[in-house]
Amino acid sequence: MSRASPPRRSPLPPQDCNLARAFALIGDRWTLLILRSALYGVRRFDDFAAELGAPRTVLADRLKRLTAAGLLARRDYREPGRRARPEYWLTPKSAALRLPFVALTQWSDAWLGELRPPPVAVCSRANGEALRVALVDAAGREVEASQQRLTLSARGATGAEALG
Amino acid sequence: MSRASPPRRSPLPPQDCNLARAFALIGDRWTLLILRSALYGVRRFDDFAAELGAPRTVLADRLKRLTAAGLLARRDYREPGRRARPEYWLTPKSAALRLPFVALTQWSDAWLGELRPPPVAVCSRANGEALRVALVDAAGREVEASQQRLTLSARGATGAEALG
DNA sequence: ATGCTGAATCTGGACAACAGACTCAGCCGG
DNA sequence: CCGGCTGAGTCTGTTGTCCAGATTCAGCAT
Repeated sequence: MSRASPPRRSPLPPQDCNLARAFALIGDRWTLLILRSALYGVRRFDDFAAELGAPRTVLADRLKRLTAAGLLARRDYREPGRRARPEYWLTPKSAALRLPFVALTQWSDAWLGELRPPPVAVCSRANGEALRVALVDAAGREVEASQQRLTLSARGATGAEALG
Repeated sequence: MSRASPPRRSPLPPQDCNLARAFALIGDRWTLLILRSALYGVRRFDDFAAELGAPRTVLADRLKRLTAAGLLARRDYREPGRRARPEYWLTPKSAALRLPFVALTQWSDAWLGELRPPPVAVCSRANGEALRVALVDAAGREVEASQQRLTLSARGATGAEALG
């Protein structure tokens, strides 16, 4: 119990970590880019291919995986006078990735954007002001970083000052 | 101006997208896992290796890249009676990744966690309640999804109902 | 000297990415 | 009925990256 040196391991090993599981599922360059485009409304094989420049083999593979994982739903469409072809739609599961993606977008605008104004922003419909990602309590009020604390639920540990 | 078929491309092509740039920088399985561990306080080569099981070649390469990109800072430490060795510390740039990572953690707890309670949570220091990631206005009040809108700054376009 | 330890690099084989051409299904016009 | 068109893939050979295990290397210790 002596607070000797700081912990040299994560409080939560990667095997038990849902975040690490998420990385295994979507933490791949093309998969991330596909999801980005899908969240922006792209749905067709050739549109993904044209927009991303991904090799068609890789694209086919990733769409298959994402569909199997429940992150994309295959659904036929039909242009008039054409045969039916598949589209890949967002599912509730992948639609819920919007918030993490917006958070990372704001990070990249701030740290990779070379001080240019962000090309896209999420704004309030009411008054048009730009919104930002933050941690809020149950009532929807922002809680500042200094008032946050990391808590482990199982295995008794508590209050590591980690993830920050 | 006819609202014919929905747009078949992203409003922001990947080449101009900071998010896509972020994927190129950190959108790799090991890089993401390294950053996860780093945010949890891991700092040494062998600790990363032991925790992640990553091949040492890959680990050396990723630490080099992350250092070059300003996401990790190399700094020597010295255990008593040992020679100096490098540690890899978070920088302000990578510390700012905390929020996107928390957002993705909450997504993965919700959608990959098989209904078990989340193993870690960010809580309020004041009353211990769990916090969640949300979009807030300048005053720190949550703005609900229905009141959000996506805005493109350049090239005149506006209000695509995208990223959701 | 010799060993130890943490931080890497080296090596050969397995695996995945890539570009480009090809296949395939179905709807069309003649 | 035939050949062409289109979108969505698959096939192919090459090139690159990953990986595990062994090896190197620096400096402190006995």
